[in-house]
Amino acid sequence: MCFDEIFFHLLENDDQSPVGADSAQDSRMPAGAVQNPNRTEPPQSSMDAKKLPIYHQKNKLIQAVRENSFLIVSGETGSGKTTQLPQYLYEAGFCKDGKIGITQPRRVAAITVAQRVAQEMHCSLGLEVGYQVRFDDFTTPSTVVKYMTDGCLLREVLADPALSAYGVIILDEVHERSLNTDILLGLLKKVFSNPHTASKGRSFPLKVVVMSATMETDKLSVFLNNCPVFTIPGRVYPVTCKFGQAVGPKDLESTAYVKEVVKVALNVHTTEMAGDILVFLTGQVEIERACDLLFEKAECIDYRYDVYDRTVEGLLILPLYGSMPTDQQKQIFQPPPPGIRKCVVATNIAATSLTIDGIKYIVDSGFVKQLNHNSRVGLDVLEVVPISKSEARQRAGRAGRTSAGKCFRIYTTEFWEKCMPEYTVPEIQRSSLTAVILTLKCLGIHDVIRFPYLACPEERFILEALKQLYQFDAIDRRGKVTKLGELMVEFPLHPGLTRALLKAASLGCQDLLLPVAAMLSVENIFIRPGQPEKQKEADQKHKALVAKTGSMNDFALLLTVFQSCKSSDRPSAWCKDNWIHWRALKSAFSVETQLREILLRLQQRRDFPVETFDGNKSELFRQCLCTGYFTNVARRSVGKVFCTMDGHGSMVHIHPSSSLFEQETELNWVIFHDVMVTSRVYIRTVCPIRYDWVKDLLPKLHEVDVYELSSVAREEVTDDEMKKWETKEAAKRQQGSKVMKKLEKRNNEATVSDARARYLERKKQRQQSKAL
DNA sequence: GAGCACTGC
Repeated sequence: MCFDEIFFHLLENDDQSPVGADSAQDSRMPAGAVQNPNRTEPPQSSMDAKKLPIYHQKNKLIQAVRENSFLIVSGETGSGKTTQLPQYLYEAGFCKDGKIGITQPRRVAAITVAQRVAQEMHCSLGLEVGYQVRFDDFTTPSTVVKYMTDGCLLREVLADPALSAYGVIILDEVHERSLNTDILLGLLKKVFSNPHTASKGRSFPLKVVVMSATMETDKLSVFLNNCPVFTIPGRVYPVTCKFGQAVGPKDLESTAYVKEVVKVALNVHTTEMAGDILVFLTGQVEIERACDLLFEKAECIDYRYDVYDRTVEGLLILPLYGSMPTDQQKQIFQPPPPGIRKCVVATNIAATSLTIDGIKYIVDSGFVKQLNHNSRVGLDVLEVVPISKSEARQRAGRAGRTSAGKCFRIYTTEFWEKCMPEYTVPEIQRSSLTAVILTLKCLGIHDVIRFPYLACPEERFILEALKQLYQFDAIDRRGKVTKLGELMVEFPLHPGLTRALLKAASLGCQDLLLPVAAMLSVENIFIRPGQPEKQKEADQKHKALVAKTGSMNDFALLLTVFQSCKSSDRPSAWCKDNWIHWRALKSAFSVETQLREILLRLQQRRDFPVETFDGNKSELFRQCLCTGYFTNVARRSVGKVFCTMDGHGSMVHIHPSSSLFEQETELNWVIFHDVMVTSRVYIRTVCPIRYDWVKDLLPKLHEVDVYELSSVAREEVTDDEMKKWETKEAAKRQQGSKVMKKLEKRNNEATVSDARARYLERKKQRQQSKAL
């Protein structure tokens, strides 16, 4: 390895890898993030910095920032843009008037890059160079170069729309198209590319630099009023890609690719030179199955005859996914013993969030699990979909970070052409926009439909968000933010949950809701292992917790878990004993503290609502939940089948993990936190309610016509028009309850006929199997 | 009678 290569090797983790976070950082690491314990980053000398591709462009780059209020910098990973550009601007005196703020989509990146730059600038972290991420603010008044997550900057915009503390804003990794980065981009364009609004609240102009790797920079430039594009050459090793024969367009619906992936990985192992393998699959279950298969097959290899490279004497198979225990994840980074080839079978987590050294071969399944919002049924659905071509290129690129590599795609070129889109659909076009729209409204952006989105979400997504905000009393019928809405926007939670929390706070019972809100905004806390025996044990422990709760209510169960663990002497041991994710619960504790602080701050405001309530505690708790979840009400139709009352009338089942699953009582009305679509449509985290509690709220679900909302959303409405609209609305509200009754009836009929159809189907099947 | 990719405030 020549000097240049060694040097290059050191540089290669400038962008995303969680390198350099020392172990003291551990407690602050996000759930699911892993550090690489084997890589310590030496401080980079100024000589090294001069070797970066970006160095040769230094003066031109500074000049370009000086001359333009908007600038696009395009450069591949390894060009040094993330670490160097802020330093250049600092040296050139750009922080004279304000800070340089650099956003990242991921917290690990924000933290590690800040550490790295502090080293390079020879200052302690938090002085000139600092970072801010949720739960972790490493800045001081003397911080002038500030790395942060995009979400953090969005929060800052809410407090100070003119961003008066900043001289330069750099949006990094724009090509990843994270929801927050897209919104920030639109905001910066709207406010700072218009001379009338750009200077409002500021004494000097703001510089905006947008950094992107592979995105179509032409499109980006047009979006930013034809601003100039500055291109920096990158340095990556070549990766040769081979297509397979296994997955073609007709395999879109099936999931038979696990076997093929295993076959290809084994083939690489036996026919290719030494070097580690990284396999991309979609989820935990698949990964475990693939690992089992691989292990089974690898045991049969005779290393005297079967392997092409005689230095290879074994295969080490390692699974990798986000919810895996952290110590197990750390194994991934250990170099394999001499003569052993490492094969990591991972989810998409290995595509951007962490980097594994020594990967020379990629096996790409061509699929990814993606959360998509379906506005037709108003649900978020987690589904397996083909990756985009750009994503496939990124996966391949993981083999070319330290030397030339090879990528084996199990799908055909036909699949590539016909099934894989050029780019991944941006997050903003496949997310529920309720929280985002509220943020925009609070920033005074009334016309949320004609907001300059880099990629426009479908109009019905926006309308659906407006409708929900109206239902939660966050906006009024004119689309203006209410006092309640202004309170709601402060919380980093789903608006429905915030609504329930604020109701509880106004009744003085926030202690019941705060832990629940926290628990619902972290990953699933109940562990259910794969082995049947352990599964039984876990189920029993969880049932004991239900018994301790004293009522069949999944929300209350969350409260029990939270409180029991918190009051335990040894919380982590308590979790282990009760099959609860300690890591997830720990982050729930942090979230609860943060929510409590926000609430306290707001309660000091004079306009914080105060109400009274007489009734018992369990009812109080559930009624608070109803104010936030009346959009998620379901009524029992037949047996264990419920139907939603949101107008879609979807048939749903209580998920077997719910404490209500085995319940055979008379409960007929429930609210639920979320929906999961697998073999059936399941509702999870369920709570029984009384119809009385939602009776007055339900008509609201049918009162608003989204298309009329759209006209209100578009423009300021005159008083005259508003009056007309309000008269119409009043009539509709009356109709609301009629619609409800009709819906109930229709749902009921649908359910019965549906159930009957399935009964007949089963009967037919039974007869057929008998005949056989 | 069962399975949640990954981020983020």
